[in-house]
Amino acid sequence: VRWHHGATMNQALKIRIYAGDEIALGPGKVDLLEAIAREGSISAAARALGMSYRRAWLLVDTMNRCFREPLVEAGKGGAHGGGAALTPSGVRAVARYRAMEKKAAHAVQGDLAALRRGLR
Amino acid sequence: VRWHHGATMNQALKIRIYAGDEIALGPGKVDLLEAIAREGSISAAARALGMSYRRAWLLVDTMNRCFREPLVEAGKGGAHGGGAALTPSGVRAVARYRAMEKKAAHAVQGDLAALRRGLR
DNA sequence: GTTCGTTATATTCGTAAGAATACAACGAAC
DNA sequence: GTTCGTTGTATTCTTACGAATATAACGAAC
Repeated sequence: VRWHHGATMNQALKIRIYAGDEIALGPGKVDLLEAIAREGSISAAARALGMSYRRAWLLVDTMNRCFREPLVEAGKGGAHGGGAALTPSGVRAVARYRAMEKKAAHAVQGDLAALRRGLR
Repeated sequence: VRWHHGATMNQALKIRIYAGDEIALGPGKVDLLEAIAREGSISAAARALGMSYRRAWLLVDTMNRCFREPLVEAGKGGAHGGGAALTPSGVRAVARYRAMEKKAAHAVQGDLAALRRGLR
């Protein structure tokens, strides 16, 4: 795996929401959602995360197909391109996901530290 | 990814312990540890999990190198081959890991259900 | 001392994931 | 109406991962 930069890696706890055999939501997708909200477009988000536009678009596509209501709304054309933004569902999904991460990390911290203490 | 059988898949929560850039412990490795304890050898465990011996051996090697005390002790030769078993450290590691999974799953169940409710 | 299943290791092959690239269509700004 | 940065899509190329295969050394059982 090519680690472009310090994206979501080495995270002890990874949460994934499966829809059949596809991953509807995961660490990379949530990072991407936040980047889209911050940058205002899929391509700018992809650049910011050091990933190819194609990959970013594929991730967005998967999310939008897996959820009943799309998480990202994208428009063609526009001032400097159409851009994209999170829908209310998208905002809620990100918030819930980050909350889960916090709770899980807290629930696990004791054992995790104990296990890590055994590392060389 | 080739899903031989129903190993640890579709688990919403995956916990990994990193040692540098290597994964010292993760869902697959813990499954393997349990299989070794149950089956009495690396190769029997590999067969039981539907994975190649090479892969199983590599996983064991990584674990043993990452931890201060090895998790698996293997002997050459023997009645029908030397076989392998978990060390006390190995047994403890499995127990801690499974405990973490339980606690994390519990901490997260509410938000997880809410997120899943949004799936198509 | 022969057999058997194991550990340990190297080599080859297939495949899937992603990067890179290219390109048409779109639409606001100017 | 030209320009610009998008969205959306297809195509090619690389590369890393694991499966499959082969083989030597080992040691208990018989």
